[in-house]
Amino acid sequence: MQKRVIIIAGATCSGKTSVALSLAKQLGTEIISADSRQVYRHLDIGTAKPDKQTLSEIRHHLIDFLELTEVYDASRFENGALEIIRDLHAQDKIPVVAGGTGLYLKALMDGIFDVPSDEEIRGELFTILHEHGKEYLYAQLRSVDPVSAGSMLPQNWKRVMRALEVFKMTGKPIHELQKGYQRDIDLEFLSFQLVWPRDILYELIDNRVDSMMALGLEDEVRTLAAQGLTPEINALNTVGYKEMFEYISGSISQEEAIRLVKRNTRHYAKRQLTWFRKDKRFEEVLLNAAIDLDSAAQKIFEKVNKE
RNA sequence: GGGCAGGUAGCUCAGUCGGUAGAGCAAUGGACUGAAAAUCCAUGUGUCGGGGGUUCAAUUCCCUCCCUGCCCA
Repeated sequence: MQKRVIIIAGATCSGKTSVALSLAKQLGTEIISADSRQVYRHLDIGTAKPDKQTLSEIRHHLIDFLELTEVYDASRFENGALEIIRDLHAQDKIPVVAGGTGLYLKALMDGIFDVPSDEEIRGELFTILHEHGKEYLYAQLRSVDPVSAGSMLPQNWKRVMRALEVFKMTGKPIHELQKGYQRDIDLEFLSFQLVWPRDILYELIDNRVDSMMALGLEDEVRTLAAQGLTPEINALNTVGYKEMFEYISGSISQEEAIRLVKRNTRHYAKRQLTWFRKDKRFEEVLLNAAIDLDSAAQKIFEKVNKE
């Protein structure tokens, strides 16, 4: 029999943390976070990491365990999560995965072909990008892997770069590896996404940004800046941080920074919605002002029990 | 009360020497298998403040009214 894993997805601010918490309490289990930024230590307020109280009530995994300079990716997430899932299943617990990083959840559900990124090759590609530009990089990909190149645009240099990297390492086009990859796994995923009316979600976002400021986001970022860290490192190329860095360096006002954090968070939420909407495996749990998160959690609990 | 400057997309504004209009931002839709809170793509019909006049034709010119801002009383 397949072992079950519950996934709670949704846009930022949709209440995943709280739903996952009450679900985990009812099920007597633990939570695995699927969030590419909450993995880092020192990013607390700006990533809306669950507070100490919450973390002490229910054990959370894959959260708050990396230094900012460490590199993390979808594959590491997949392997880390699978390990914890095995562990929890061994204790007869149904793992609850909660998070908004679509790619990580996809890696967990479908697996991801095993071609790690290579620092040296990536460095070379960066040099090409800086010296010759995106078009040149794209032309290189087109000459070795026209099919993959056809599915991307020169402007999207990150995707072009990865496709080239994969080709250089394996001699195979990335689209073939994708198509050919299949992972045998004995898990059944029960996936849900929390969906709010758009205007309410945006209000929740505005309110959360205001409360982040009240909680001391500025100090959190100042502490990082004082250590010489900048949004150059990926962990800090993050909504809520990059804008505050600009404010701290004096290039924009605090008011403007707050405005931009709110706007960029909305943009981010929108991208998440696009991602999860497309993946029909995520059952929609509709929310509105009249439905509290506990009853949403209850609904999910009942569905899980029925199956 | 008088003078001046304005009233054009959700916002800030441009423009039409008369042929029903376009930028930025916002917003919306989308792509995305090892950086993904990243990276990238697409989408602009709106009584051109109301009414009247001139004209084949008015958002554009004229009159009038309303509204906003500034200045003078």
